[in-house]
Amino acid sequence: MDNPFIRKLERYSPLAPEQRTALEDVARRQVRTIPAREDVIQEGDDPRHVHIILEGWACRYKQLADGRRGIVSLFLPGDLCDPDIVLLTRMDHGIGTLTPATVARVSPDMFDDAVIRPILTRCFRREMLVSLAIQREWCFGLGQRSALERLAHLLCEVHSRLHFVGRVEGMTCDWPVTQIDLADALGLTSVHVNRTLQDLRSAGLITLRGRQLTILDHARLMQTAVFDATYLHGELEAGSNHT
Amino acid sequence: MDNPFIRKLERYSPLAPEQRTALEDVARRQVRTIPAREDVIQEGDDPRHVHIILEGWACRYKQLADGRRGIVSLFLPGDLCDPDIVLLTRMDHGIGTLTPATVARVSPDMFDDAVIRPILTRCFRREMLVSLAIQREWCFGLGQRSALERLAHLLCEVHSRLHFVGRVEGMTCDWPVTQIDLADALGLTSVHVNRTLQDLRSAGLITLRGRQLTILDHARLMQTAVFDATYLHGELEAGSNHT
DNA sequence: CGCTGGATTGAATCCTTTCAAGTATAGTGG
DNA sequence: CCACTATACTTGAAAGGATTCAATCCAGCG
Repeated sequence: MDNPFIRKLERYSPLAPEQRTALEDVARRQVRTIPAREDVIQEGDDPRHVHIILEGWACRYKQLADGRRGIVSLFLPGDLCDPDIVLLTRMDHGIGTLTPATVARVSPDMFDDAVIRPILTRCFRREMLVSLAIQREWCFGLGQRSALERLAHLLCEVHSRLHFVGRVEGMTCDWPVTQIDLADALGLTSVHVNRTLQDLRSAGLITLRGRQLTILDHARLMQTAVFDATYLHGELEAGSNHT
Repeated sequence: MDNPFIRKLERYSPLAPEQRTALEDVARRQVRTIPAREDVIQEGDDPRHVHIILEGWACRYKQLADGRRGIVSLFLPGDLCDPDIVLLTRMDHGIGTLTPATVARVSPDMFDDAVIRPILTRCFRREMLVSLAIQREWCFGLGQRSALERLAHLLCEVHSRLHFVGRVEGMTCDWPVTQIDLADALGLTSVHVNRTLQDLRSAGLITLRGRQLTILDHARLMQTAVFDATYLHGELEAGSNHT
């Protein structure tokens, strides 16, 4: 079975079979299948587990009493939900699925056990740094980018991240997110997301139908997004065994 | 000398004299004084050090080729600039001072040495979690909050954070940030920041003159900001020796 | 086949920006 | 001590991007 989580970590550093097995063990425990639009962890919970998304999309969100919701991060297959969050006594945000998802729930002890191997420690820290960088980039974009740039930027980002875990065919990938969710992630209304999406389509940059996204003109899409992939730190390490 | 960095860590867990000394040693090395509006680390640099802000304010920012700048985090006295950043080979953002600042530059090895003590490890991880939570809150606010809420929210946040390190007198604290910087942090123009600031003033919520902020009506300011301090995880731990 | 949630479209409104100019404040040098 | 400069702050008017409100369309589903 192709495990996007391991695949992603291997990008950072080649893993010995022993290490890969350890990770597979971790990711095989307590695998749950969760329907779409359901919470993995709720705001206010006392977090007790580390979660790994094996399949499907999820998000981290915050909500105000008046109903406003903001999606502050997106979790794609292979993503890790806050290894360190268990130190807090009260979740300041929720984690919910956007699509049906299969999620591994790992106890902190077991997770720490796996991570203690020096090479894995390094992989995990890098993985965490990348997710931090993504968070900063979102912050920047929400403050400085126009709606069009923001949308195009997210498309570029997700495409890249899916590429890292082998979930891209040619220039096509899944896009299961509704325009409403997209709006909450981009700080826009769904109406405006819709219109902006159409701008991208009519400019011949993308195709988006039936939950599938195709990037027709990657160069121009990156250009309109002012997308610079540096922050994803996707360049493979020297000495990696990948091509 | 009052060290805001140690003071903050002590909030998480009482420290033995031995540990405090270790921290003081770390924070005494390579202390530099940096003028206002100067880079501590530049975008594109290969990061070689961990920085601790001992005095003054700084920020993490990103910039686009066309000149747009976004401030994605604020560093106050006692704040740590990315303990883990040294793992990356290329900064995807810059760190610059907003005021004259004194900064301790710590080598990763020395830092790891200090952190290895179990209690300190815990403090540092909590500290990191809090800074993550702040980043998420910024993300949320930029997407969902109005200009007025955003501004009020930042005032509340900074006031709280300064309070944690003993830099608040009554309801008054330093506010050395120009409206231009504020605009870059809030995703607004300085013109609009100015007007929004005046709204807060004329509503009798704050006073802001001569680089000093006074909160006149904390309850109402938090209310207009829809501020919920949970995310700062400021509640002291059970068993703490503080009052 | 009617229902439901998502996608789409139109028109009016509004918050924020843009452009432009004027005022204040602080530091410098003569 | 006062021009002189630079930077920050303030104010006004107009333009614009995004929202709001409202309807319609569409596809999947029981």
